[in-house]
Amino acid sequence: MRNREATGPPARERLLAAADELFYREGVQTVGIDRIISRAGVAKASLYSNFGSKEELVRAYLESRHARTTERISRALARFRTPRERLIGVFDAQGEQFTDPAFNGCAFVMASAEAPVGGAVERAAEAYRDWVRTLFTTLAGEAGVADPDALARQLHLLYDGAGLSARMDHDPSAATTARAAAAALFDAAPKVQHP
Amino acid sequence: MRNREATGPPARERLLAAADELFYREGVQTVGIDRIISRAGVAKASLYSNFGSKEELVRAYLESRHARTTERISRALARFRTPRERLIGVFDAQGEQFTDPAFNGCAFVMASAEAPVGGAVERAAEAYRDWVRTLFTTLAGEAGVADPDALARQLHLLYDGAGLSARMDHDPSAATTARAAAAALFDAAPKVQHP
DNA sequence: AGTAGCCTAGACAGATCAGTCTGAAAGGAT
DNA sequence: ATCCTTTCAGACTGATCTGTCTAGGCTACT
Repeated sequence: MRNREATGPPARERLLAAADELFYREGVQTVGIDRIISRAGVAKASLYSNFGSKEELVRAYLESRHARTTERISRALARFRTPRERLIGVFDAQGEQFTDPAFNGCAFVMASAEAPVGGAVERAAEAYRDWVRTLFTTLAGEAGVADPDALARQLHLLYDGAGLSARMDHDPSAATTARAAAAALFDAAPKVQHP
Repeated sequence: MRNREATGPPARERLLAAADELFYREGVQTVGIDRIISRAGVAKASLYSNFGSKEELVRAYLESRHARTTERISRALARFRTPRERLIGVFDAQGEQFTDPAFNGCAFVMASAEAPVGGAVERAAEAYRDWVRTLFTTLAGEAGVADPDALARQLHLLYDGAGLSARMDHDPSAATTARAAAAALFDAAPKVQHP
């Protein structure tokens, strides 16, 4: 085995880190293989022995984004006590992302806009969107909403719109706007009769 | 002057039509010059004598999208009588777009995701977003909302989210979801005291 | 008839892209 | 000491991209 303490993380991890930074900042189509390997400090052959193709590297990049985002939101929601706070707290967790100077919109939206239809990017975006939708639906149900799916769809629109506005308008306060709208929608939504 | 009845529209218009179709369906970065001129049936020199560069063609494409969208929405809103119907009717007009089989998301969002920052695409997107925001603000004010800007920001999130969801989830009903949420937000918003 | 203004077809240049391949260096295992 | 795996650096291929240029054709007006 190679001495990893002297040379740092193995090539695969350095490639993923470089891809995460460059793909997210400049786009998966714009950034070429040469930029990635130069940033990662590895040889081109290492990229292709580890990932096989650029599309597979993009897929791995989106998968790591998915895992990190779901973990971050889940951890942030654990702070809240009531179901209502957790439901609305999704937008607080989102807002913390917007203040990151590296924020550049939803990675799945951005990648999807560049990728061809029916590819790995589209499947990764679907998986992420399913997770968000299910999260809102579950939280709405736990908060006693009579039609959790209908409210979840509305909140998902706010979630998407906030991510888009934060990027395109350079306005991190989109999260607080979405949060206020989400609170109003939740409070106006019919609840199940309490036993 | 050239005989336009025999040869059809001049090269500039045919180029814009081809750009509108191909850029919107496949992306401004993916579609190359050769695809455009082949689709338009013109020579490459005609493209560069009319537009000067690809970026300028992209700019003209987005400008025509902007003009058509604003005109379509304005025309659709003229059908409604009350200010409340006009405010919520924006999402009806949006929903009619979603049922178009050629619909592929907001052209400005898609182009912005592919274009470099600080370019003509970003400026075109800003102009369009300003128009949408101003439209919502004006309609909210006419409908007696006490804080028209705050409600307009919320409705803009729904508008963006609906366009995104309609594309990424292949779900045209995002417009009706947004419409219902918009109605709930409007009805819950404080109004100015009526004279 | 002649001229001016668009137009077409396509070669060409220069850059960049994804992906393959060669050859060498370095450390662990046998 | 020798093999084996991983890695490195970079040349190379073939395709594609934007943009320029040449050469000639068609139409309208004078």
